[in-house]
Amino acid sequence: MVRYLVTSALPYANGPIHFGHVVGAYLPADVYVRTLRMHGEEVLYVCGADEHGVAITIGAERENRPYAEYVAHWRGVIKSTFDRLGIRFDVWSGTSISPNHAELSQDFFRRLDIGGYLLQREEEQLYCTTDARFLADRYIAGTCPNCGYPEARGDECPRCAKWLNPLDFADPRCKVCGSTPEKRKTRHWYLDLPKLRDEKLGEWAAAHEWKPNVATFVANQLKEVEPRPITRDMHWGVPVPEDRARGESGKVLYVWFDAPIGYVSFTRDWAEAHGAPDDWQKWWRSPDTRLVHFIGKDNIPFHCVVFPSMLWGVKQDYVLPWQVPANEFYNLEGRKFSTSQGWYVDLDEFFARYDADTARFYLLSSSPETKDSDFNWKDFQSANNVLLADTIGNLASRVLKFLEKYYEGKIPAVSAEHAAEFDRILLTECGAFADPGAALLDFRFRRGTEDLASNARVANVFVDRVAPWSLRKTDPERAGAALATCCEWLALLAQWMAPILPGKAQRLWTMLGNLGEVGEQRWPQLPVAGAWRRNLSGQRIGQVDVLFPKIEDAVIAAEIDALHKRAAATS
RNA sequence: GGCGGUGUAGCUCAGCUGGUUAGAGCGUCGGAAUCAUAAUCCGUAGGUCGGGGGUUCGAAUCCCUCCACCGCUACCA
Repeated sequence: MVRYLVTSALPYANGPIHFGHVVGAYLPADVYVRTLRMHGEEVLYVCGADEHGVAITIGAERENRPYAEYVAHWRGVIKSTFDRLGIRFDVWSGTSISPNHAELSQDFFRRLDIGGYLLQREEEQLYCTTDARFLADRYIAGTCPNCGYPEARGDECPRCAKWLNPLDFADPRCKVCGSTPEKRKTRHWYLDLPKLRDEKLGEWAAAHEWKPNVATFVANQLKEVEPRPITRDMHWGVPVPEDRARGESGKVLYVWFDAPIGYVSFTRDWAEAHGAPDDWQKWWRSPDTRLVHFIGKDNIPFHCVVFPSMLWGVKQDYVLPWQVPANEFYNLEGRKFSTSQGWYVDLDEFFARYDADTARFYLLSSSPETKDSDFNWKDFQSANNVLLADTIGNLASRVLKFLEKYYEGKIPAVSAEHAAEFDRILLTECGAFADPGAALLDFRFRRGTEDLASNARVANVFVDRVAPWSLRKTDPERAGAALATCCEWLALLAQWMAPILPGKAQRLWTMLGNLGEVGEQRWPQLPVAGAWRRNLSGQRIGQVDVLFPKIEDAVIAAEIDALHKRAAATS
């Protein structure tokens, strides 16, 4: 039987995450996982922080904190954002704390080496004697040999956009301490991607059915792959295994190499925590597993080429990715999110004022599935007020308040005759409805949010058409049956809402007088006349309250104003 | 430079392998209704589907080219 192993890109423990990260790799994954579970599928959702790499050591040193403490801090901050958004992983760990991670990463290295997929090369790099470390390209400044710009970065000149080699700088400078680095020779291991491609990956990737935006990209990547360095001279990270070090010391695995292995090591952590240490194998080494990586587009090469190469190259029967839903980028009001430039949404303030479910809904409804898109405050307000409050929330209010007022808060009976009549009207004469789950399982999250609104609209049309407020005076039984039909529909709506709006779905569920968790319901089939009602008649409804409060214009205006003021203040 | 993406009604976007009068939501305007969070429902608005060329009986949908915007180019989605 098929099972789904879902991962979200490991967030780098070097700062807070913003809505761009959330909408790119985490929220859609969470919604996907919830949807799968309601469909009765077996799912494991894995994530954790990526905690190695130079950027982290520099960040920590700037703050004068031990590396471990520094990454623990950001690991916690990031996790709390996920918690507030209702993004629930089955495992959340970190590459520096996972008890399995170092050993497993070394195991990958060892097996790749033994298999002949690693190369060793000697090269010159710039070494900062003050900081006692080799410098990554981006931490070197100098005068651009191409255009003479004095503040060029080691990887690229910001003025002439020329791709640079920092060894070509006449006046290299360490961007961290300002001193002049010296050239030193060092030996490093490289992953032989061309060989891996020729033996397996090329064929696999060509045969694989990628999403359209990923397919061409992968094909091009494979054409041009080159061996890629997988070690670095530093002390923060997973050490190169001694038995393969060949006399080299002071080297760790490059962060990109160990990071994706985190998916596997965290799964092992999870298995051990559940008292079944071998369980991870079922997820990673069974052909029945569908491995789904949620990532942003910048991660496509890793997840479609590099990591699969590693997984295959160790010859341990690891599964290769089944789908890699990659999103484009998400901006804020037309500009890139940038903490340093004050162009961001403070998530603590955000969640103090707004509902997490509303955020989930809006983020998905505006998510960058086919092209870059924006978080836009006015659109956020509109999504809440128009789609959630007016269309969905008000539907619940108008129906349930009516029942409270005239039917003693009980869902009325429906005769077979009335059921047939109202099924016909609701299902064939009130507009189109769709199964949002189908869209969600197809990674079309935007579409899923649209379906939700459309489905609520169908019931609004139904209410208007049947007009129970006047019918009640002439035929209260029929009016009651119409309202009961609406309750049945609301119960469906609550289930449809559950993956995207888990909290609100649950409230609607209990408002209808249902017990238990809506998220634990079996995903409903698309309603068919005569076979879709749960038969809620006689059930006492719960307390009816406003499902989605509106957001006032002034509140949004203040947000936009604050954003611009903050940006102006930092520039 | 290389590679990729996008350009459809005021706004945000759907339109798979080409086929009757190009669609939805929001907004606008008019009307109906009054159960409801002044919510809902109905109708309306006429966009040369970025420009040009080509293939075809027929293209928003395929090909070429040009323009514009965006991204990636491999350690922060």
